[in-house]
Amino acid sequence: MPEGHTIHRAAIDHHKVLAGDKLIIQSPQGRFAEGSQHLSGKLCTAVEAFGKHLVYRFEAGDSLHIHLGLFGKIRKHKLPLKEPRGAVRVRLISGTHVIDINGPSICEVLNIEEFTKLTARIGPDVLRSDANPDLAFKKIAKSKSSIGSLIMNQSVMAGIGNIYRTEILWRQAVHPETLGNNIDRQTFDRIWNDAKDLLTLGVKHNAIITKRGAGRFKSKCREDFNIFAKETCPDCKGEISRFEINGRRAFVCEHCQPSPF
DNA sequence: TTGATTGTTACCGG
DNA sequence: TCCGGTAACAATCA
Repeated sequence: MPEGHTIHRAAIDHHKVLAGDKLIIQSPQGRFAEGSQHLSGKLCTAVEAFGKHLVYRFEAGDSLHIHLGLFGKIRKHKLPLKEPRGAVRVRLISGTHVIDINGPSICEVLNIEEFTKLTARIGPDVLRSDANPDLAFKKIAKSKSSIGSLIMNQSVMAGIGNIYRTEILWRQAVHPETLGNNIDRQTFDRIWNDAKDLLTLGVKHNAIITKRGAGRFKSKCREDFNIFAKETCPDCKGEISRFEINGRRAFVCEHCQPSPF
């Protein structure tokens, strides 16, 4: 089941039930969880996301830092406790709820200095109200690498993954191999705003929804894409080209997203 | 058993 | 410094 980064964001809402409570922390298969025991029983003061990084903040400045990577999953249920499913690395238990975190690529305790360092290396997050898109545009405008590479570079702007990259650039008729220094402010703004809209929708439905008009229909929010992993373009019916950007698969409609070269 | 995957980082070379 | 390529790691499913 495709989940991607969106679940991190959905997780923020789900996890709000934990903030303001003292959490019991267990690690059923805890090879990642060294140190998390020392947070057990402490007050969780806030749950926040920075791009795809999820942070539970605790009293006294420490926090639990989670990144789900490609394979991680989060499940929430109400008490009573159920058997862990699969590779549950960390289990967070509040007075009312249980959250299981399966297979994260990062699961570590950060002190306040490390937390500051983490947030400093993450670019502006399209879903955060405190994000400053100017910072992203400045980096893009002086970069010689491609826009396809740049918008998925989490230190340039945070939140976009491989599916959203393909889909947003198609929606905005931008060829992924266009160089950053050839992207004007207006084009950047369209990309930023589309990312914001799509990720907001994704969080709402806990699914990656990128087709125009989708998501307005409450019941029908199965994931479906325009050109990602597709053979033909839904607009011009032309063939979709496949290639790679930074080792990740990429898709483009050469007709609707004219080549910059 | 093998391969593929919605992510990231470290390291190396140009 | 910047940028691309490669390997490594994570878990699950077909």
